[in-house]
Amino acid sequence: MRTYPYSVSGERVTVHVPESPTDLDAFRAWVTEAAARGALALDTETSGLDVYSDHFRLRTVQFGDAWDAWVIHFERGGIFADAARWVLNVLRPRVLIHNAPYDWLVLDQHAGVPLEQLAPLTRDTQIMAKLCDPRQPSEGGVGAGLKPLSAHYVDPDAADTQAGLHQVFAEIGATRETGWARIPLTHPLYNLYAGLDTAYTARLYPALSAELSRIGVRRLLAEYEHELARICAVMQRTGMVLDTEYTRRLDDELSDQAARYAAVAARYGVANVNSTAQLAAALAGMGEELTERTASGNPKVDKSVLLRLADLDLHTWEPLGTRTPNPLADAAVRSKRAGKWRASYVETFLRTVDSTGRIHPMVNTLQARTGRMSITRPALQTLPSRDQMIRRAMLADEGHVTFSCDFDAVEMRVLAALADVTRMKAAITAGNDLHDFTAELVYGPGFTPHHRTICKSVGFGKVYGGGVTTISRQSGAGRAEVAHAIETYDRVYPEIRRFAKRHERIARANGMVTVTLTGRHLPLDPQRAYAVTNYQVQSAARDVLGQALIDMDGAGLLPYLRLPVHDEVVGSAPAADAAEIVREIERCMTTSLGGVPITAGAKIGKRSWGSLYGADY
DNA sequence: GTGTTAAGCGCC
DNA sequence: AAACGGCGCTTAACAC
Repeated sequence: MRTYPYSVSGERVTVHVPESPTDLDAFRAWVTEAAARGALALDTETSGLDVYSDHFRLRTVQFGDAWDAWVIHFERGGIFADAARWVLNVLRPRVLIHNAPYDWLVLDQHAGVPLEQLAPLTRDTQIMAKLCDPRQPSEGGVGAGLKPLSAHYVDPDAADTQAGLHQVFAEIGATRETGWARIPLTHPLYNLYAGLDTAYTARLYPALSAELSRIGVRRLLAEYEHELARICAVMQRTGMVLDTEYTRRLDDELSDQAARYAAVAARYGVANVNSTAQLAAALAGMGEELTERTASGNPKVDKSVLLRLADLDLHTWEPLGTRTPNPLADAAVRSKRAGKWRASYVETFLRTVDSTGRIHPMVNTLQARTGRMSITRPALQTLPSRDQMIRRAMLADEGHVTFSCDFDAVEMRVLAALADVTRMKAAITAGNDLHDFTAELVYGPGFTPHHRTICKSVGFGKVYGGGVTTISRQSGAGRAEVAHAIETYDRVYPEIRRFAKRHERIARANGMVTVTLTGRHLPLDPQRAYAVTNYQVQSAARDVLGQALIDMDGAGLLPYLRLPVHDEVVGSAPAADAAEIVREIERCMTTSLGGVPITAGAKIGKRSWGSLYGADY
């Protein structure tokens, strides 16, 4: 047995590393006793983050409490792997995990410990921490990592085990990328740090529990978040089928396209279309006037500027016929788009696909400061939606079709409910088109489609906190017209402004924290207190989707779900049963909030996700 | 090589 | 009086 002593909060913590059958007996004896006393902290060390790749290895599984940590060398297999499995499959203690979905999936895939079995035993200290403060470090939050949280809640001198290991990686000639796989299993610091993480997690748990009670976050909210984490981890495990052949072809096509247009740009002296400085200089040399500036004062040459110079419509890219197209701007914007789509989407698909042809995107259930989820590796929430070509790469399972079910204008409905907007609620309940209804209130029965567009933009402006400038830019209407629309809008729906004012005042009295319907505590930036309406609405809409996901799981629909996308779910269903499954999903997404009906509508496509956006397969 | 910032662009 | 909310990812450019 190797043992490594360390000091946490002035107390001795011992990291034990069993090396023999006798050592493992001691480990089992300790686990049995410790599990009888309370929950055990659990952690894993792995070769990387690509849980579903063929070269992924589960290296160690660690168990600990506040004073002792045990590092089990799972990678050695045999009695070592058996010991770890015994704890989780036979003893089944309550466990504390920091960022549990990752360890659930690792143990599910590589240790034969089903996620469905481990999840109900788990308390996730990262979920608890994010409920205490959902902000990222860049926004003034503590940070969701074990190190910053330990330093904040447990011991100011908490070891930065990640940074410590990065240093070790450098010493053995490895990088941050390769170190996790290459570091020898017996490296003393590797074992010390691996063990310490469980000791910190074990100490974080009571501290976070106390903090949640102190600030008054409901227990129910934490339980709901753990359920959602499990549901989304199951979706991640299932993953989506990638049309690999199509994706490879697309990769080549986009690559050609990017190169072809880059060659055109090169003729105008732009060696690199992604260099804004080069583009700006060349365009200026052609006599174009670049009047817009970036935040740092440089000439702005983004997509909207380039499309205007190329005489193309901002959305459709159709020729406008308003000026002589600038050939450099045209080539640059086309080359950049092809390059961006290839690098951000197509290449990530090919890089992350597993050997069975599936993609397992990571779902971060509490990523945004409003509670919204994010999806990474790849970022499947952000695929181009105007063109089907990227989504065409993602398929439903063999014999299945892709479906999507999205809420109808959920943010406006949530706003109507939260702010109790009488006329808006009545219109929604009556089944009227909300923007038509608003346009009639604002402009009278003779309102035009243009008026409707303005009212729609003003509605978005209310949700996002936008002013005259942004609403005018977004709707294409003149400033005066927009200003008048906002004024009238506020008169016909006075409750929205009242809601904003009231919540701003309460937040100020409450340390700049606004509390949502579900009891989420959202810190506001003092200089952006107006964002309170958006936070309330966005967060409540997220929880409407979260509750729907829980209801879908309860109805046995989870096997058909693939992705949550803010106000929609995407899934895969056997072609013959799709209509029925989608009906059930619509039912789970149909609810009401504060007397406002929340409805959802589904679309059933062909096999590819792109078929819902016009693709023919 | 690794890390950071600015700029840009994709989505809801 | 005015205030565009929330993300992830890539490249360029630069610092160390």
